[in-house]
Amino acid sequence: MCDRGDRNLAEPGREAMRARFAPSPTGYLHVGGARTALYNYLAVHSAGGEFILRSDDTDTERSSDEFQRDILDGMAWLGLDWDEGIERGGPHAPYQQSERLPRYQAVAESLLAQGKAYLCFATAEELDEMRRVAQSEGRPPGYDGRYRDFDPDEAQSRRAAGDHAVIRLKVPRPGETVFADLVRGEVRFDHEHVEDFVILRSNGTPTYHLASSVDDIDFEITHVIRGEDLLSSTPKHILIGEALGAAPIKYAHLSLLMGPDGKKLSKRHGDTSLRAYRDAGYLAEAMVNYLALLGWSYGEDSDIFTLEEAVGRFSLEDVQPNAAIFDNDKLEWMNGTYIRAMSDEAFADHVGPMLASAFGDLTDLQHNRLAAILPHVKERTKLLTEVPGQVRFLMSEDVEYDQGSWEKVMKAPEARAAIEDARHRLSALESWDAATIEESLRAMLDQLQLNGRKGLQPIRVAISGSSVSPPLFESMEVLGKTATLARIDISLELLTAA
RNA sequence: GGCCCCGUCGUCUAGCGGCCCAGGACGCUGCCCUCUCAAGGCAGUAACGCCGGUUCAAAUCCGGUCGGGGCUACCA
Repeated sequence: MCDRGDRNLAEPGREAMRARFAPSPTGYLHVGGARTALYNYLAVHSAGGEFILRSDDTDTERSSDEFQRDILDGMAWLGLDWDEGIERGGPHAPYQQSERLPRYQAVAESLLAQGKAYLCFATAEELDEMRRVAQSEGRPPGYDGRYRDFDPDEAQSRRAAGDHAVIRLKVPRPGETVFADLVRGEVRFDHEHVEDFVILRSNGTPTYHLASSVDDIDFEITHVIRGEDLLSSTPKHILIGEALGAAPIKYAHLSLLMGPDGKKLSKRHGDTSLRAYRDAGYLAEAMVNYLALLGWSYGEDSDIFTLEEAVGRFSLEDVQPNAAIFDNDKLEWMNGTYIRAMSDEAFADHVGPMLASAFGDLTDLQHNRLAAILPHVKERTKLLTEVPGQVRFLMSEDVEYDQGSWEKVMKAPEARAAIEDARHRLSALESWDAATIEESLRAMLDQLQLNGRKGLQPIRVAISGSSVSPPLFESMEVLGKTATLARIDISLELLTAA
């Protein structure tokens, strides 16, 4: 790929990369934002440099502390720590745009004074009319520049007199903005399609374009890595930078994440907040791993890797420009892979909170049973949230028989005989461990000429309440002899009653 | 409508003019293993959107076309 811009990111003598993730706290951190943050992190760490976290909260109406908290928590959960920024400070503090308003105003006024921007008094009605007419005439829509050549002194006095005015950037015309996107190659925009856009609102607050561009310059950002939805706005940002005489910034626009239907991932595809995945029982490591694969490939040797390993191979130029569909099946498979790779202790730690919320404070008995069964449950878990259901039969002295399982298994002709025979043998057992239990039940199968499926499933349902459970012999061992026999008796009574 | 981006199996991707009648992973199907469910093993299914051009040779380069997506605010 020779047309994808400058790839000498780590060239000696070049300054270190400085990239930023600048979410606006107007919503929970969603998986798409998390991926953008991840790619910024990977790019910075693979090239050497600083990762900055900034809050683009100029929209005071929609921004909230709760959302900002959620974003920070999400970043921490994923392990994407930043070198400078919110809650961390740094040489360019504050990193919160709402605290930098005077700076943006000063920049806008200075651009105005230099004649690189101008005051515009057009009303909302005028603007609507402009768009309408332009549309109908098939011309590029947008502001027509009617105040561009208005006399500056007259404009100033008009504003001083109390007329509401916005400040618009004087986009060079004719003109064209061309830049080498790091993942897409050369992109060009004729200024015919870039209107003289607003940089400062009539209420004195900056627009996103101004605030973001000024911060990127002030914070000495070298690489802007963001979603493709901002690709069309890039000429505006470059133009602001040029008007300010700033060093050019490199851009990398990541494709957007799509839902299973091929449409942009959004609430219509369910809860796409990172928090929702965390709550659903996904591991941060699996999430990071999966997200990294959406638009990038680790190599043909493996799909499973750590954040650190990804850093070792990542390069922006290898990022795919095409959109990726978020595939829950693969994420789930990956999560299961990570869970199985965990130590038993780590697994117990991870499911601790959800077991506590499902069963309350644990008794010693419950605790011991969990410690014994969890390693077996771990092997068959894809989502941490499945665990309480898997161990429920060991957490209470009462069994709940699953209707479907009962119908399917206990109605079989050999069920009763198997359970009765098993009861005799088990009650005679002197030691109670999985191996002994298995030996005893195998003898039962032998005796009754039954295969494992037919002869053991009834026992499973009898003691766990379901046709699906952790391994039978181990489950029985953990349950204990007394409780096991009690459950067998209950199932026998139910069989008789029916 | 205008502008911009994108287009390899169902999905994520490898592929940078011959190594490709296209490789890996998830999914799916079948078989094996098996006390259920998982896991594991083996086998299989399945793609270069289309049309032209350049070239001895194209998934790879160019053009067009079709399809998808984004933007088009005094939101970000």
